[in-house]
Amino acid sequence: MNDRSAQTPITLSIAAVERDTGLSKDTLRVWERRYGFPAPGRDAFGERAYPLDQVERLRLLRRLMDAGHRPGKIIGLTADQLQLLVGESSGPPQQMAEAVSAHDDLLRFIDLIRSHRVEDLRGNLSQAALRIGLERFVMSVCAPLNVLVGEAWARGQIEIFEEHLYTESMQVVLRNAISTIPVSGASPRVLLTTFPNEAHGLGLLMVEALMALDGCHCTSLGTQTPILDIVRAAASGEFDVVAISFSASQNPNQVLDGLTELREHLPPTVDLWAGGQCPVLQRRPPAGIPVLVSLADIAPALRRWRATHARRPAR
Amino acid sequence: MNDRSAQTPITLSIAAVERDTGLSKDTLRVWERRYGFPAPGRDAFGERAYPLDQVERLRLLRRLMDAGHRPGKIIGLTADQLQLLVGESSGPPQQMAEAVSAHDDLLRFIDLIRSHRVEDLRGNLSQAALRIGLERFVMSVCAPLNVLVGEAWARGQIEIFEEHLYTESMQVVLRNAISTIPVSGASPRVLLTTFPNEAHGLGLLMVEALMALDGCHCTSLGTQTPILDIVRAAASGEFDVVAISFSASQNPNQVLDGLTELREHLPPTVDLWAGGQCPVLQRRPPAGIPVLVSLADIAPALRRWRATHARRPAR
DNA sequence: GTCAAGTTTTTGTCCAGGACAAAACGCCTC
DNA sequence: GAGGCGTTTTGTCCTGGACAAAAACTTGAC
Repeated sequence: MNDRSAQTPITLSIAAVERDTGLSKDTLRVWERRYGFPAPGRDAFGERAYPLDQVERLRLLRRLMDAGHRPGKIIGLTADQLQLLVGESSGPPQQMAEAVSAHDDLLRFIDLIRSHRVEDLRGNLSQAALRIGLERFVMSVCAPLNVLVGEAWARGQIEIFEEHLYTESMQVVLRNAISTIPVSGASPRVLLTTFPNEAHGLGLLMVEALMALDGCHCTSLGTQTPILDIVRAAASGEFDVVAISFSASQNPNQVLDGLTELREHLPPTVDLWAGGQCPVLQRRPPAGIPVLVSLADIAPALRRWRATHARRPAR
Repeated sequence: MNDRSAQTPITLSIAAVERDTGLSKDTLRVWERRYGFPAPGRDAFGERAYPLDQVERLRLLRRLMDAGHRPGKIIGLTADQLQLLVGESSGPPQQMAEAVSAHDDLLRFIDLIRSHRVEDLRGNLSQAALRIGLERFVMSVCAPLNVLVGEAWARGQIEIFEEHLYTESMQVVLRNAISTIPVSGASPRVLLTTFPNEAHGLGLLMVEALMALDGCHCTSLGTQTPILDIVRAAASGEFDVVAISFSASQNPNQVLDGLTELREHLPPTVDLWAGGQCPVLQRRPPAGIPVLVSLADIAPALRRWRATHARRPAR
């Protein structure tokens, strides 16, 4: 668009499209072969050159697939039909109920995001957390707000970078709040992290907040820890539970393979918990690995763990 | 695969190896063809199955390549020879000089990391930042400590998950410190983020700290923002400079292609600055994009920007 | 109608092996 | 040393085939 001397139709290489859509090169090529979309041109070297509008469409398709749609069904639809689907495929009903009840308050935050008033956003979020308490804040502000923001993006009401602004702000607020929780030596001692492909750190922080409030000794490795490194961390013997967080955009196979691999390599005395909105965890939960579908599952899981391990306390 | 009763030599699929080493499937296959290493076995379906020790070796090779070695030269070496190389290939000399001068203080932190005393580590780091001031803390504690920790890992003195522990702690400390800097409406207004493959958020925070201290209006999108989204953020007209941070482990081609792509799509009035330890940025710096090799380059770059834009202030 | 079991379609990932541009290296001359 | 030029190294892309696992659909028993 800003081509000063024209001649640049602005296309992306297959590597760039993989980077921006999260669809693997293999998938991009096989879709082209099977469905006829995407239909990239070729550059001077015979390599695929994807126009921007196709990349945009691929991102939308990706988002719909995360919401449960299948590529073969939606890849041929018109842009209008896709937009319709976006409206239907909302988050899980129980979360939406919560969201709707507090809808008005939450919309205030959405407005702040859209007007890029980051400082005000942070201030108001922090204030809300102080007013209603961290636990309620996480459950009935943070979680439904995440859903709302995601939907607002899919509807074209906010830009993705505004979603980043929101995520970043919320992370700052949560980190600050967590650091005020007194550190307890209580059990279980929980190791928190995500798999290497998972960049979404917000879920992790929400879990850390709830667990720390419930008296756990939480240690976070941040996002994207290679599985072998999680194993090594657990091998130090300093943890009772390894908790991994997954977002909806995670590749189902990699989630299951990774969890199986991790379970195999972990010491049997260490629990492995999986959590998050990732659909595959609910559809076919892996054997031997408790799945915490919702934030509300955390407290019961902790109670259960403590009941089981009561007779032989950690220290 | 998950038969618990032995029979499991413990191997990883090619996708898992890509995940844990950062080497692409294409690269793994072509190395096997050319150099005979890695030499994975095959599973029941004829697919590659990598033994753990080969994966471990691949990770070390990867680290050495980040330090400037070439695969063909090191792939045939013995484990001992590789360890020798690790000792030699230290960080850039100027940073090492700093590190050595304050070596004794820094070693205290290393000890804390190795003994997993995360709370103490955070406390001591925060204290140090308060005592010597945030700017000096970033320049002469944080930066050299990063180097030391990286080397300690390469020498086998600390585990990678301990490096994660350190990174996470330092990020918490920096975030806290940054949030105490009063927000200024001054210019330039800087947008900070990293490219999608870059998970390393610590460099970003260090830059944010220094820039905020220097009176910039900083907005961070966090790590891993797709390039098209960076473009959209910049298109809002609210930023004068887009600053992207790169770690040494970034793929050189993707760095340069991404920067070129971003520069093409950004409005000409918006500056694009690249920074970080990424070797390719120093070896062949991209045209038209200032490269801030070291943290010390930030202040001069800001001075230069302000001199150029003095006549027409932002507001 | 509901559930279980079996069949078909869909879908993502893997494979082989060829090709090639760009980077890095090494050699030569000044 | 600095710079120009051929050679080697190296990562990425390509095609097109194959196949297992998941999902959707069908059938039949109760």
